[in-house]
Amino acid sequence: MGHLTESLGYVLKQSAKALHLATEEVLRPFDLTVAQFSCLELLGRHPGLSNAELGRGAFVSRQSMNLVLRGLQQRGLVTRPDTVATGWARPTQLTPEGRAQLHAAAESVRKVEKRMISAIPEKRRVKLRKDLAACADAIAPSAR
Amino acid sequence: MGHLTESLGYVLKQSAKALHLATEEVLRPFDLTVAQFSCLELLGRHPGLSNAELGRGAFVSRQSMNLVLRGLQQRGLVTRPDTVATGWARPTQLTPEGRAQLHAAAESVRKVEKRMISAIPEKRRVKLRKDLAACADAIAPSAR
DNA sequence: TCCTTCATGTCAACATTCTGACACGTCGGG
DNA sequence: CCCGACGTGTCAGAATGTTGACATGAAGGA
Repeated sequence: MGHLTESLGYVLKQSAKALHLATEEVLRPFDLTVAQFSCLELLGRHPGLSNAELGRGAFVSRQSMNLVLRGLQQRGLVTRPDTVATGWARPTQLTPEGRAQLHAAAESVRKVEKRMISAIPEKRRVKLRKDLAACADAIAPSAR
Repeated sequence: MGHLTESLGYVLKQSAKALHLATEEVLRPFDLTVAQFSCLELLGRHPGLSNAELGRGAFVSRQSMNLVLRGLQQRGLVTRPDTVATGWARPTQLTPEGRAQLHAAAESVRKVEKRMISAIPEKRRVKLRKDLAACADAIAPSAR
C-alpha cells in the first residue's frame, strides 16, 4: 500500500495485526484464543489476579475478561473462589491443567515472537522494546 | 503489570492499543471511527481503490469495509459507481466534502502521532519505523 | 460517626468484526 | 474453445468486544 508505511502509526498497527494473526494460528491446535492465552500468561506470572486486573493487563474490559475467565474456569484451567472473605475481588489461580496448557502453548507463542524478533539486528532489540514502551507511555490517557 | 513488559509482543500490543484509543478520542468530534478515518486516508493517498483493497489496507475484512464504506457513502463523503464497465471492483473516490473532512481530521490525528513520536530520540525514529516494518514482514503469512 | 468516593463483579443491550457461503466476472492454460 | 482458479461484492449467522447500569463492599475525609 505504498507510502502509508512512512507513518509510524500505520506500521505499528500492521505489526500488531500480523502478530495477532500469527499467534492466533499457532494457538489454534491448543483450542485457545489470544485473549485466553494472554489471561493464562498473566496468571502464570502474577497468580491471584482479579478479573478487573486481568482485563487491564490484557487490554480488554472487565466484562470481556469475565467471559474469557468463565470459559477457562469451565474447562478447568483456572479456579476462582465462589465467595471471598473481604471485598468483591476474587483472586484467580491456575489449576495444574491450566499450568500445563500454558506451558505447552507458550512454547509455540515464543517461537512466533522469536521469528519476529529475528528480523531485528540484535543490538537494536532492547532499544526497540524501550522505544515502544515510551510510545505507549507518551500517549496513554494518564499522560495527558 | 511488571515484567510482562520485557516481551516485545506485549509492548507492541500495548502501544497499538494506546494509539487506537487516543486516535478514537480525537476523532470523536468529527464523528468518525478509526476505521472510517483509515478508509478516508487510504482514499486520499490512493484514489480509486476498491472495497477489498481498502479492507486489506486497513487490516479488516472486505465485509467490514463494505459497511464502513456504506456509512461514508450515505454521509456523502465517498462515491462509488453503481455499475462498472468491467469486472466487479467498484473504484471509490473522495467527494469534496470527504476531502475536507479528511483534511480536518488528519490534522488532529497527526498531532496524536506527533505526541507519540516526541517520546523517541529523533535519531532513532527512522530505525524504529523500519524495525517495525521488518517485524511485520518477518511474521506475515506470506513470509512462512 | 457518617458519607462521599472508588473499585469490583455482573447483567443487559448494542456495535463491530469475522467466517462461511453464494453469484458473478476475469484471466490463464489445456 | 472450455473450464478451472482467482478476485470481487454481498448476504446471513455467529462470535467477540464495548458501553451503560446496578448493587455491593472498602477506604478516606469532614
